[in-house]
Amino acid sequence: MCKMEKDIEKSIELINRGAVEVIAPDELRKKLERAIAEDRPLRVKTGFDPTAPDLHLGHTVLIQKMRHFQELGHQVIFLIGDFTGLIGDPTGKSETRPPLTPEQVQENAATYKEQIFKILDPDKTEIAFNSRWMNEMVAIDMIRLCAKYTVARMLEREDFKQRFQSQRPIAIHEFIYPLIQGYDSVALKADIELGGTDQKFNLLVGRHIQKEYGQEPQVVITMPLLEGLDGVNKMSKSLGNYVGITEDPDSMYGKLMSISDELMFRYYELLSSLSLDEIEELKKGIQAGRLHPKEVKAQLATELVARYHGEEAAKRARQKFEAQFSRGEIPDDVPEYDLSKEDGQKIFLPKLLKNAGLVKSTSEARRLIKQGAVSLNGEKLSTDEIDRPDPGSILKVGKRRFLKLV
RNA sequence: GGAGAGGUUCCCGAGUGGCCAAAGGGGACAGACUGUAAAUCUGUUGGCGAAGCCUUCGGAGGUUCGAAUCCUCCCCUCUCCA
Repeated sequence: MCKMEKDIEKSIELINRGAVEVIAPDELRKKLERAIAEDRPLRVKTGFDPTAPDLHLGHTVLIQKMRHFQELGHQVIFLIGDFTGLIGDPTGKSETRPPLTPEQVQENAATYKEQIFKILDPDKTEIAFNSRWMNEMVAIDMIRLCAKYTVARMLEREDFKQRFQSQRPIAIHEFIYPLIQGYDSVALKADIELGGTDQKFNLLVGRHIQKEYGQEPQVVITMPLLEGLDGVNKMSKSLGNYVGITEDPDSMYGKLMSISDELMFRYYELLSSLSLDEIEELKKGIQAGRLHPKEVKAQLATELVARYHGEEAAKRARQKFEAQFSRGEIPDDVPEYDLSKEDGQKIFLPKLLKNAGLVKSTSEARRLIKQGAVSLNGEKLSTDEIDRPDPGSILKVGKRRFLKLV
């Protein structure tokens, strides 16, 4: 086990990297000093939603920061908010989630572990569930907790404020979530809590609640929210603009190559291990025409794929990508389709494409054919009926759907 | 408890008896241009061996030659008053 980093300045530099805000920097310094003096690692808490165990690159911004703390020798706590998950959150449009069963929570936790330990050191990670203390809380304690905060202060939170002003509903339990999150910090005796910028209010409530319970308030560190592949919305599974960390190397690489140049630098800053100076160099290189943006993007994609799948896999993904999209070659793992399923000298193409699963319906196939998106051995097809192709022929739909006829 | 607004295709949103498989926008997909980038332009965007037919406008019935549009009941969402 590695020892705690003794150089405070070095610690602070690493902690600050990429962070949007540290509240309050002097408290952080004090905590670090004391940690070293007493040889007592800081307890760094980060909360996660128990319903979405499919982590994507957006989550890794936060997890990387947790890792930084581990590297500095501190204790990281991965808190799974299973208690709130058991209630479900009926806010807004999202349909009321069915409450999770304890088994599901366990399952999700296992999935989390599998994923986070690609980044975190299991030996230095404590996994906690807030149901442990929340299930025991009785009504009187809950009400006492509620008494520690005021409605006016609650309404300071941006989304509450907006909803209140525009006369949209706010359910009472929504006020309670930040309080529970704050109480989690009390229960865990957190020195530091990490979260996305959207969590700032909740994290600050934690400071207040800790004080109310006679604890020293936690230092709050907010991290930026990573934009999704569209470059506009934050990365999220429901928007489909994400790169999952368990995705296979090829699709991971491909998705990263499809982002815009602008977004590429955002990803560099938030995800890569390059220093800010090195990133600046890349930018300059592109501006001066010394570097091709595509090349720089390939570097990023390679680095990230390697992080989750290893160097070898990253290299292969890159080669495959180059072959398929830059040189227009046919990938080697094309699904096959047995032509003997079709009789006759004439083949009805829409049906074949549908049966092979390349399109959802014959209607879609017809449209694609009309649009010139379907080709056989490189020749565009324009009719629905085609002569029976030779075995070994390659059928291509769009840029990335292939089929080998056998 | 009382009064009102609304539920439309992936999303937002128009449509208030036939011209509606349903305007417009977003997204998505495809083509051109490329670096599978962005931007731009063009097209497509329910299903079906398809100039025709079938299924869609919260749900179930009804009126009508004909219903997303009218009527009845039900379900759901939201607002205001208390």
